[in-house]
Amino acid sequence: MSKSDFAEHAAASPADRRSQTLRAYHELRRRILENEMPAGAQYLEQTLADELGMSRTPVREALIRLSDERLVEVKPRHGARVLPVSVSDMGEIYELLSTLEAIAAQRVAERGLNSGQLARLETAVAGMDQSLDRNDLIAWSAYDREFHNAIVELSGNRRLAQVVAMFRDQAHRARMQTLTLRPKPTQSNRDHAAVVAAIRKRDGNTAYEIHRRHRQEAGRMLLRLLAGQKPEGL
Amino acid sequence: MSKSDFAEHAAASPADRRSQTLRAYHELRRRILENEMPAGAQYLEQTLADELGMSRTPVREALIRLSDERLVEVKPRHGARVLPVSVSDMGEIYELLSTLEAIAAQRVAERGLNSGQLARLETAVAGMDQSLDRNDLIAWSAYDREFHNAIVELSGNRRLAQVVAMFRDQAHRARMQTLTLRPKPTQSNRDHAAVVAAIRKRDGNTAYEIHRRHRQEAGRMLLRLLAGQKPEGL
DNA sequence: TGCAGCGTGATGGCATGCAATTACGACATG
DNA sequence: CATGTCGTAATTGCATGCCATCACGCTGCA
Repeated sequence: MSKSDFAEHAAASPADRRSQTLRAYHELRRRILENEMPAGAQYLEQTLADELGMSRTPVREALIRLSDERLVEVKPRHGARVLPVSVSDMGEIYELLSTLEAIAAQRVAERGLNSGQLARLETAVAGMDQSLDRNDLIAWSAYDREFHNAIVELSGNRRLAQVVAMFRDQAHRARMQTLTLRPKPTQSNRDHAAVVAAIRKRDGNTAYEIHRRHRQEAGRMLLRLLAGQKPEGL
Repeated sequence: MSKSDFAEHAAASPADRRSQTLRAYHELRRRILENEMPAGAQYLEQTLADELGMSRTPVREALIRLSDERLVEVKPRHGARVLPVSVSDMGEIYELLSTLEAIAAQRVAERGLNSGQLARLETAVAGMDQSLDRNDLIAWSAYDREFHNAIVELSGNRRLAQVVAMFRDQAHRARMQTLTLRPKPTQSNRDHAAVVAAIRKRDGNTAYEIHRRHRQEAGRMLLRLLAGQKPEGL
């Protein structure tokens, strides 16, 4: 798994078939998540348009979506400002993620998975184990992301997958900042394996409980790290 | 409480100070929720712009937001189509609402409310009781809406309030369609009172459980009614 | 009658134009 | 030096213009 694939199918092939608005949206989102556009920074519409090689119109349309997703804030005469994620923001986000993903895990367990779907989860779990052995936290976090994403996608509730993805994006930058500060996520790996086991056994309640606790723990850890060290991006 | 106040502060005063984009957004949203623009109907950008007395640009910007909220779907050569809400959509939505609102109720109970905040909940509960005595289901549903809205707003988690509001809007039309078909919501009123009582006692778990069951029941009822009678908007 | 190919008009994506608003600095005054 | 006022330039909100694309109907042929 590559370092990050927010580009998704966003790569700008010579003649990109997609609309300019979508290119702007994906590219700006990628830059924000990868911290090429850091929290707090402000950009005028015209500047972004020039950089992306398009006019202001598609940039404006992309910014509307990004601000609905709370990644930027559009201040009329100051340009679009990349929103920082405060400690209290992370509290809100993890409170929601821990419940929403747990529901997803429960549903997945109750519905049952076919072998291909199970394999998807197990590939992610295996990837995390190997990455951890190699001490490659970047790779580990990519697999972690894939695991959590797979759970909500396999839940079959498209709205659930959508809102979880949105909150996960909002939390992404803070997660990356604390990646090297936290202790080795060995407990995480154990949790994931336990969730997969519960899914195999079609034990919805166990899947729910483990996943929920897992996310709550991760959230608490993150809040502690953030509170301890971060100058709280203005 | 008026029949419905999706207009919120949307009323078009002679010289509306807000941007055209916001006016378009609020007005279109209102028309969709109140079924002035029925599910399945399609509208060209230019038509909407003419009707709203503005150019296509702010209409387009409003449509982006409305489509992110799943109220419309923009099909390139066919205009913006008001999305119908299928039975399976309602299943997705209620699965999420029942969890998210229950979490909100739990948090509210755990944090505790001051007297003004409690009064807000009790006003809504009292309004529902009175509306039910008068057999005024429209008023009842407005108070119901206010009660549920108050719970999530008082939870203090702004993201939670935001996504719940979005899903509630998505479900709104189907709810209104079944309003007259369902049995008198006396159990609902009892549930609400019980949630408030749990909040008073700062009993988070009880608030969670009652609210969750309450929403699940409402969802099941709705799905039954919709499955039984609705020609499933195309 | 059914279907395929073609032409035309409608439509939306995007660029550009324009004017109102406002941030900001210069300057004056206490 | 602090504070207030004014003028100007930058920026945005929105309107408009333009062109490629596509839907749809018409015609012709099987």
